[in-house]
Amino acid sequence: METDSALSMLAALAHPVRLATFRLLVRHEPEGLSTGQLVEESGLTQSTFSTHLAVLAKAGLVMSEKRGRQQIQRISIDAFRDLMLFLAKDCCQGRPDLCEPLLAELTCC
Amino acid sequence: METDSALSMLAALAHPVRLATFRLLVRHEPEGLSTGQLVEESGLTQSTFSTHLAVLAKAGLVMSEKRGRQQIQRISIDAFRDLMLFLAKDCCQGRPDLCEPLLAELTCC
DNA sequence: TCCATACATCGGATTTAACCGATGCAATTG
DNA sequence: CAATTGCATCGGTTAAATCCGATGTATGGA
Repeated sequence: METDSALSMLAALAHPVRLATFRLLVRHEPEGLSTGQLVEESGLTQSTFSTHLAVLAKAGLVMSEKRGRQQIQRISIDAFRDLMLFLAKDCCQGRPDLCEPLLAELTCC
Repeated sequence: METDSALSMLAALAHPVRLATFRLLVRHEPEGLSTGQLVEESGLTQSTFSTHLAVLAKAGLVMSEKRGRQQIQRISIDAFRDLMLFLAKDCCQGRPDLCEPLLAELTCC
């Protein structure tokens, strides 16, 4: 994974509404949620939320599919996994010894 | 870990210079690097870089210690691990099945 | 065909981030 | 004690993000 891609994912998640949206979508795999349902949860205007969703989509963290006149949103677990791997490699390749305690806690969760 | 803390870490890493700085510091554990050395690597002004460093420090990702008149910067591996756990829990607690392939790739790296 | 629904996009106002030069301050050096 | 070094902070400019109301564009239903 390229650095630019990781940067846009990090920026996408670095906003309270977008992070909450992402976490909500994780809990709604694999059915997804419509944009309208997400707007309600967000408490923001429809237009404002739509731009937030576009940020997540552009970063590749969320993908959408049209169903009727609704737009169903789902997370891209592959993109998220790539981001996690990118971050983990900062430890593993830089300092393998630093990575072990991290993995130890991850595997038990 | 609280959401606010994760958000500030994500925002701190969502900048090319700060992400590069973080990754560089990982590779220089546990000795660390002085602010001056990091400024050189960054290619930015000393004052501009200093504010970037402050963002990383405020997020808890970097800690510093005074040595003579230099300020030695080191990553906080604990903070980084907490961030990784926070992100992983989005998958694990939301969808344990989504977490397994992620962990599988992480452990082999 | 006409209207309502679901969502995206445009235009514009406000806030925040990024960047720099200049200055301030503490610690080492001469 | 004076000069220098290493870094933080201030003031100000420019660019980008955030937010909203209004408008555009499909799709489904009456």
